[in-house]
Amino acid sequence: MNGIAKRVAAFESQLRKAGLRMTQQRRLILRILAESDDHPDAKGIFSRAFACDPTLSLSTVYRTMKLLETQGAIERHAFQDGVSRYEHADQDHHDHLIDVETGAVVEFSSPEIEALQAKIASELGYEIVRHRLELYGRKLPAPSRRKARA
Amino acid sequence: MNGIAKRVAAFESQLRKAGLRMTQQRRLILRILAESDDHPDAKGIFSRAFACDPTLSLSTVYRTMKLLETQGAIERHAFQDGVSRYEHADQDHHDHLIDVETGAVVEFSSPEIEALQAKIASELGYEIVRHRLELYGRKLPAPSRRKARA
DNA sequence: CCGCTCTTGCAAATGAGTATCGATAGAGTT
DNA sequence: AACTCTATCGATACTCATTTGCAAGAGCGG
Repeated sequence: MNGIAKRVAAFESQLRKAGLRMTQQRRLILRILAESDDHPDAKGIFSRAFACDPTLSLSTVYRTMKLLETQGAIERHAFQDGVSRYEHADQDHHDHLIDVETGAVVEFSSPEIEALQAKIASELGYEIVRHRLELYGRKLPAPSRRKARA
Repeated sequence: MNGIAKRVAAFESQLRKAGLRMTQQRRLILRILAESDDHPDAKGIFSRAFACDPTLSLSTVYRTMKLLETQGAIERHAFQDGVSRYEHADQDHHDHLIDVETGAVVEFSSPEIEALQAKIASELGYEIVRHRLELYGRKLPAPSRRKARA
């Protein structure tokens, strides 16, 4: 009991206010998302949810993701593999480092970079609406730790 | 002699080495790209090239873009409008600021940000292979640089 | 000029995501 | 619990960028 039930409840009241309904499908997808700490795509969410409810359709996942996004409950990212990936939005702003070999996603944040971005934009006569910063990297051999039998 | 013919020639010898052919279509597309200082998508390149050679097909543009990309002659960018946009690669590294209202693309570069990226990556145990930094902004009304407070 | 095979144009195929539509099921009311 | 209203669902058709299969065509070394 965790943030999960809390998030679902918060979203439920948010929906109510908008005259929308909290359906079984939305509850399920929301739970899947809240339980995920990676960045699944629509298919990934679908297959996890399908395991719980085999009547669920992929359309509903897409619809729900769009709804959740416009409600600000999740964030959508389009990394360079082309598909949209999602994560719940109730956390601090951060950017992503994607392991080019495994596809693993590491989150990080850098106030210094943010500040530089704002400075650059204003020098060019713009104010930033949003930004996208993705680092694609390869894991370095651990420098301080000896591998057992390298 | 402009860089254009030079680039085409350089690419031609690069192809030769790979056992590939310098066809009319490739020559044309390459010239279009070299002459462009914006970031056209496949359709845009196609329509510019089609004006010179109405027998050209869109498939060929896509195929050629892929070839040019793997040969390192161009760079492909996927901004948030969904389509792939291209630019020739024989220039300094830079990032992009996209005007959210007009779609205009402004190029900029920031060694400070690059340095911070490298630092962050190495702290996370990674070396950067490539990165993607896009600022989405709105043009500020006042071109003056007076700051009320700061 | 020959011929090998890389390339092309066309059309059909993919694949992510969206729209349509009849059927279903939330949720307030009684 | 029954009733009603309509948001939502599942299935399916569709869009749009990009890719691919294939037969005809064109580089280029000889």
